[in-house]
Amino acid sequence: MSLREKKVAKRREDILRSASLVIAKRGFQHATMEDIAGELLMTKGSLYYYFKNKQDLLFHCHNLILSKALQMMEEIKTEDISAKEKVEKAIRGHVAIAIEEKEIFNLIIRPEQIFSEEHIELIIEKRNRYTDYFDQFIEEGIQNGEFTLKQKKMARMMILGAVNWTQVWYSDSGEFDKEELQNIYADSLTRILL
Amino acid sequence: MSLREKKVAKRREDILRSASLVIAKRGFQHATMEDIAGELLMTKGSLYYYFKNKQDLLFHCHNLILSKALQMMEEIKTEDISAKEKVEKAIRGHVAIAIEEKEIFNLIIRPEQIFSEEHIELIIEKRNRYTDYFDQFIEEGIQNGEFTLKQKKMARMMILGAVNWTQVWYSDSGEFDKEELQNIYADSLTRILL
Amino acid sequence: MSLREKKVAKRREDILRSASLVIAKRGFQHATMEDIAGELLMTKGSLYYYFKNKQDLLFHCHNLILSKALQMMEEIKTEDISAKEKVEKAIRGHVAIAIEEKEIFNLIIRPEQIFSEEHIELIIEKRNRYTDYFDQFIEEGIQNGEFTLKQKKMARMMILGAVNWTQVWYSDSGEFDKEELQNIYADSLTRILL
Amino acid sequence: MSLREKKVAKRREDILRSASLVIAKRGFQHATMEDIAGELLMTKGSLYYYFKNKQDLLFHCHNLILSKALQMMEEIKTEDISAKEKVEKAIRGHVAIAIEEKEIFNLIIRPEQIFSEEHIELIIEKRNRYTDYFDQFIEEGIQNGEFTLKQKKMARMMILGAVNWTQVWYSDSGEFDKEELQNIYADSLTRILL
DNA sequence: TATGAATGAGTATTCATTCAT
DNA sequence: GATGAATGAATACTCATTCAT
Repeated sequence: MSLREKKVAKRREDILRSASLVIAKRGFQHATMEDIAGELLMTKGSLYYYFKNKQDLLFHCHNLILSKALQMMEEIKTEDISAKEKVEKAIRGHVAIAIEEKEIFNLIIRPEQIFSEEHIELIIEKRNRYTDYFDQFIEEGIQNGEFTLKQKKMARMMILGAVNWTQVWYSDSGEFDKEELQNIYADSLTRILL
Repeated sequence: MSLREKKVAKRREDILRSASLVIAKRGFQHATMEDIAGELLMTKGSLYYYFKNKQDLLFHCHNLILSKALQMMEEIKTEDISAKEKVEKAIRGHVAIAIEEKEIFNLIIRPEQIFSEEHIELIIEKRNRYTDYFDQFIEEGIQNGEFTLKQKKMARMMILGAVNWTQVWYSDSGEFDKEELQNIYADSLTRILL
Repeated sequence: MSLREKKVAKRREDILRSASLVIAKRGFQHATMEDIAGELLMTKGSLYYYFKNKQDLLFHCHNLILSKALQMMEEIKTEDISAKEKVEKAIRGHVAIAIEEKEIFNLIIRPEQIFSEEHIELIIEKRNRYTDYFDQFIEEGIQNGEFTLKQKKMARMMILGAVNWTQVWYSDSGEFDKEELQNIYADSLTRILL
Repeated sequence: MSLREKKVAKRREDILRSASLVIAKRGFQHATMEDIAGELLMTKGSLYYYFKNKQDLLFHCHNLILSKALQMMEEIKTEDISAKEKVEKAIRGHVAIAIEEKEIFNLIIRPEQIFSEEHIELIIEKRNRYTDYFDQFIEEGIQNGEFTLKQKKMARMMILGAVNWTQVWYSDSGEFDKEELQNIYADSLTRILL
């Protein structure tokens, strides 16, 4: 990557970060390109140098976080720990992302309403890869007798649903901090699997 | 209520039902008043005879379902059954509403981004009353030794989060029907409380 | 006129009075048919039984006052008093109408912006008849040596302009009452003619 | 002011001028943003780049002329001439504005029906400053014996009313030109003060 | 006569997007 | 690379008017 390309890549990331912030505050539909540009002391027009359009901008916000989440799962997978520990780690990681990237995370809920087909496919594909990891960990636990549940897919959905919900109500200033949350969730939700 | 008033009330409900459908498909911001009217073979203008504006229309969609949910909880509360059974019943009821009223239910997630202050207060109040019932059932179970968990509030949030998530992925044509879902959820999620 | 016709005529007058009030408060464009009906505890639709449309309603408000004004001038004309006294009487009368019928009077200022051609002709014609009386009184005064001014038409315009302006600022609760105003105007404005 | 700022200021003035024309022809309520833009071969949307909304646009039309009028009065005040001459000059100036800026002037009549509170205050304040100058000139004439009238405030109102009325009937093609009007008004209306 | 309900034409406003400079 | 300016499609909302009952 040339120096120029690096600079552009850096600028794109700045924009994504700014966009995430604004979108989080106002919601995707309400966040105007002007708002997003304003946060960075840029002007509307300039955004179009870095991103094709608003949807494209959003897609890259989205993609950023999905990649991060996937990477986490890949790492967990290779670790030499029990299935239960893997699930717990995955839950902890998911909680962390849900809280730390609250803004963008929230977009992931209903991508269908926002993205065009060309984008949606890629998102769905990555999303599926992500949940597949979860399913693998659970399957592994069932195989070696750690877990006894019947409804694997449902269990995974309950677990992810419970965690996803966090970003609806979580606030930094609230009564729980991230670590507490991670502990409680990891502990409570794995019970569903036993 | 006079005959006329009944007729109006009926018409308003029809509109709410139609609006729910369209909003569910397109999302609140994308659903135009014309779309909603079109579904009922009405014209835009007529909607304004029944509702002050788009937000007011949405608010009443919202309110309809909240009232229904609250009523359910009130009934459960008075029944002479164990705390665990109450929680299970509440979960089943919540699942039913999440599925049957999928469209509107989904709006409840982030009312703050949509409603004006005058509306938001009422919604929050009702919402709190609803979750309070849940907390009461859990508390009851702790008092009489049925449950042993420490984090009451968190547990309730995990349970509701898991169920709320259903409407994100559930479809009538999918592999699970409502009864199965209710059974699995009631069974799995109460484990968190034990 | 049959009893029925009398009743209708009465109702029409009621409506005109109510309309005047509302129009005065909100301005013609802002006053809705609903506002006007509301003032009379009627409904929108009923107004259309008495008047063809909003403009027609306005036209009759307008006409009412013009007729009243014309009648006044006709009476003054036949009186056996000096030209100066006639002008003074006309000014007093004009002041009275401007104040008492403040609401509708104000519409007379720019009828062209509001009325359709069929109405405008009749209004202009009546209006001209009204100002002609004024001109006649002034002419009479010039003929018999009471007045000495050159610009007859301009003088009349200044006088009427000054009086017409009253309704822009006059309020019942203000520092002047009607009689004072009539005295001051009659006294001051005739000086223009001497 | 930078070149860019000058350009913008110029464009804003162009728009105000165009808006005045259209508003004069159609009246404020009937003049659509599209009409106004059309006159300048712009599109609706572009107007919003320069002015916040329709009312804001109107306010600036209004303000432009008020500032002009005030400036005139300030200059007259400092001149070393008799009070009568000052009043005459003020009348001539007011006539000139009423005729030359006929379109906008006409809006000043009833600002209350059009402007929001934030704007109305500023307008009323400027308007009062304007009439205060008039009152000062009259007071000055009374102090030094040039004038003998009792009702100062009323006199000022009659004078301004008479002149304001001009724009209701005046047209460039009519029988009087501006100079004649100024002469006749200045001459006739000061008689009220003597 | 009166009215409840429906209609639809009209309008201000927003905002993503474009493009010349 | 950046931006100021312009655009136009989209959309919520208003209100005079109609008409069946």
